[in-house]
Parts: sequence; C-alpha cells; structure tokens
Amino acid sequence: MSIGCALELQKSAPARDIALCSSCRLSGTCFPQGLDTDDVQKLEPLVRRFRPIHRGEHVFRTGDKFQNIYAVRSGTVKVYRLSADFEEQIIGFYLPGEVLGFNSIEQGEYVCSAVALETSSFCAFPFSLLEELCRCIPALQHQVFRLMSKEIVFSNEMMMSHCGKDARQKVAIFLISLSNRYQHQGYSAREFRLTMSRREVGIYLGLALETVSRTLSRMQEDNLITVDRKSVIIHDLPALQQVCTGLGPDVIPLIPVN
Amino acid sequence: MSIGCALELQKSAPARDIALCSSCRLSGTCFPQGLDTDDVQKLEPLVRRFRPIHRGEHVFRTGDKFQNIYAVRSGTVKVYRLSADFEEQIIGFYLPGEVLGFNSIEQGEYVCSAVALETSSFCAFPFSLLEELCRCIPALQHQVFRLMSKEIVFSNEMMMSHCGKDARQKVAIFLISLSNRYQHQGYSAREFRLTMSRREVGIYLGLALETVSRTLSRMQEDNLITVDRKSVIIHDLPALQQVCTGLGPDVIPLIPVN
DNA sequence: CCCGGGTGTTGATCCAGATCAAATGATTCC
DNA sequence: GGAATCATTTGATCTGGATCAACACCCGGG
Repeated sequence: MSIGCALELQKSAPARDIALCSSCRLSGTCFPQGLDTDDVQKLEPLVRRFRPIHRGEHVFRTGDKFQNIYAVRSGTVKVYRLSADFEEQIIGFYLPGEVLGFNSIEQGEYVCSAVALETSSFCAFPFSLLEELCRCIPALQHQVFRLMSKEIVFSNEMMMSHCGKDARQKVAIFLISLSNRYQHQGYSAREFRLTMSRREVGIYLGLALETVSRTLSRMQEDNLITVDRKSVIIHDLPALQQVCTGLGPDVIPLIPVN
Repeated sequence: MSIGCALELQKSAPARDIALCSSCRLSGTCFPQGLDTDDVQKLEPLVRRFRPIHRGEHVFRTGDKFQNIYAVRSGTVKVYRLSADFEEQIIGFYLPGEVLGFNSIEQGEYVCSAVALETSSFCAFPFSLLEELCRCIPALQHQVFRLMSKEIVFSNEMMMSHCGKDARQKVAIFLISLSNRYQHQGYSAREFRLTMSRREVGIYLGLALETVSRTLSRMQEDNLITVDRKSVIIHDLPALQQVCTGLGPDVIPLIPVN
C-alpha cells in the first residue's frame, strides 16, 4: 500500500500566483475547451489552485465528501481503491490536462483515492458551482458531458484491452496510450517517463510485475523500445501499434498499397 | 458476427399508446429519477417511443450520427464493436431501466453498435433537446450527470473485475451483477434468464466460451446455482458473493460477530 | 564510502484456462 | 416434420503467464 503521510490537498494554502485558465497551455483538454473568451472569464473565479503536492500525498481518499473535480496541472496521479479482499486495484493514471473525480458524482463521496506518483499540481473545480455555471454556459455544459463521455470511452477501451489480449498486447496498448496522451498535451510521443512502478503497471493491466518487466525487456530485444529504469523511448511506433491489434507486420500488405 | 437484418429503430413508426414516463415503472432509474411531477411533465414531450424490435435488429450502429440516448424499456441490448482485427468486443449488456449512448457524446457519432438480444423496446431521448432541458431543470441536469457517473463506475468495476480474478470469480461477479440489476428493477434476484450466449458471456468476461460453460456447470455441482440452458437460479447468493472476492466462506468470522 | 531496503530483472517450475476435438441438444426454416 | 444449423457441454492436451526464488541495481542516509 502506497499511502504516504497525507498533507491533504484541501488543507494546503491556495496559490494565487498560478496561471489562469486563459493562459494555461492545458486548457485545450480541460473544462475551457470549446469555450469562448467571455465564458472562460466566467469560469475563472470558480477555479481553486493549489501549491504542488509531493509523491505519496493524496488529493482525496475513498469516503471523503465529494466536492471537487480536479484537473491535473503537472505530474501524475494514481487513482485506486482497495478491493473487498484488501488488494490494491488501480482505476487509472491521470496525466497533465486530464480530469478526475467524475466517477464520484453519483455516490456523493469519493469512491476511490487519488495519490500523487511524483510532485504534482492541480486545479480544483467545485462541482456544485460547476453545475450552476453549466446552466448559464451551454458550451461549458456540453464540455462537461464530453469529458464524462470521454471517461466512459476510455474506461471501456481499458476493459476491452483486458479481454482476449496477451501480455505483449496489453503492455503495447499501455505504452501507446501514454504516448498518445503525452503527445496530445504537447509532450514527446516517443520519449517519456514511466512514473509508476512495474508493480502498479502490473496491477493496472492484470499482469504479474515480473511479466511486465519481462515484456518490456522483450520489446527492447525486438528493437521496438528502449527501457531504462523509468525512462521509455519508443523506436518503432507503427510496429508497436501493430502489436496492439495482434496483427503481425505482414497483415497490412493484405490491403493493397496502391 | 451477430448482426441480423436490420430494420433500424429510427425508421420504425412511433407507438404513441405506450405508457408515459409518469406511469412508467422504470422511471426510478431512468431520467425522471429525482424529478418532481412538474419536471417530468416537461420531459415528457421530448421522449420518443417506438414499437418493440426483434432479436438481431439494431438500435444503432457504429458510425451512425449520434442523436439519441436510449433507455431500455424491455428486453436486453448488447452494445459491441469490432476491434482492429475484426474480433467482436462487447462493451456491455443493457437491461430494462438502463440507459445507453453516453459513450458517443464526445465523438458525435455512435462509437459502437447496439443490437437486441431478444424482443426489446426503448425510449429515445434526443440528446440536444435533453441538453437544453437540463439548463431549465437543475434536477434533470444533475440526474444526467449521475447517470453518466454511474456508467463510469460500472465500467471501472468491470475493468477491475478483469484484473487478477480467475474464471470462477469473473462468472460469479457477472451473475451477481445481473442479479442486482434485475432486482433493482423489480425482477427476481434469484431467478432470471441469461439472454446472451455463452460465447457472448465469454467475450465480455475475457474467457473462452468453454470455460464459461464449465464454470457454470461447476457452480451447479457446488449447489450455488442451477443452470438449464438460458435459465439461471441462484440458490446461495451469499456464497456466490464470497466467490467474487476470492475469500473463502471461513474468512467472515475473522471479524468478530459481536 | 558503504550499508540497507526498495525496485527491477531474470531464471525455473507449475497450473488455470485456452485450444482442439467430438458428441449431444436446441432451434430455425423449408 | 425433418434436415440443417447453431449452441452447449464435456473431454484431452498444450501453453502463457503466475508464482517462487535468487540476484542485481539504484538511491538515500549515516
């Protein structure tokens, strides 16, 4: 269990010197996406920004009263919970620009815990205020629906990538997913850090940590990637994408190139 | 592939003699949940109701323009798509009172297909109208958020029940899920029909159909259930629940009863 | 600089469940 | 009603990945 000593985010002092939404380079995937300048102005006073938290500190914990939706500003957040038999289950990893907390609306309290895997910072959007504002700004309402829809799609994808896929496919899917998501936020698609441990990747993918390690080594032998500790470099993205589908490199030519 | 000849739902004639939301016994889990009588009145004119469709007919298909969210009125709907390697992937089974289509908001077209597994009927809620109405009725907006939140939670649960669970646990989880959902709609929790094939259960759970069959047989031998073809009777619900967690029947006493 | 614990790698063995195979039981369609 | 097709069950075999085990590596602290 990776719960460190918790200086809860809620208790830390707001940091008012942090960039506004209008100047945030992540606003393209967060709530302001699709809003015009005026609407972003109306959203602004609602946002609460905090100083960064460190590895092991929690954003919220299972059972806390649900109040905020959080957008990751920097770092990585692991969202997890304990199963009935006290095993850690990982719901997801959230990267900069991604939004967490939507799964707790129904229950009224957080149904999972969120912990920083590295020094990370956030913006908090009080959900009840967000709801009110949604009724005034159609574009914002639509954006919230879109973000939640995306979350459903992502979870569905994840679920299906656990079905009928072997270890190599699962790991490839995981790497491609990270690559896409980093790229989408303006980071490198080819080179990034695996901020979570092998054990955590294993739990997330339904594999033993040894299998994760072996699979990464094997992919390195095959010149698809270079892995060194937490750093990953993807050398052959197309080949890695083919691994995901289970189609060999020879299947593409079946569709005539001309 | 189970796509039958398709008389698309959209093309079938509205059936205006079907019960209104206000008198629908499923309204407790659908959009009207939490709305007062006045608000349900406002929702009413927006709903489009159709004659039932038959097994194999589609509600919508991947790529169709996203227009409606559908509530299942009767029957079972399988939501699925084809993977890159043309294998069927099953996103979920939807029972009476359950709502489908939320995963297609973001894309603007349906990202999956929905097919009836038995004679089934629906109500359609045009999403753009629903969005508008949400801005007038706070309780409706909140309910839409709740329904989507539930969908995220459900998908998360499903994802996690694929991780680190063995075949017996997966099948138990699946049966309990159906049991709970039927009960929630006022049907029997103990006795119901498995409207999907063993193959479909297998795809959904990430198991070979033979494993599904064997596991059900094994559970019958253990007097947990009786399975006859599509009919299931659960004899020992608590024991089945214990199977889900992987905890033996002896673990509960570890927590002092007094 | 060395020590210690956490994290990652690699090797060896074993088993749950996939796959292959065949028989039987349903259901549909003339 | 009967043939044809499909769904399900059950058996036999094989294998990918879990598990057990040992070792290497890295990093922080004294």
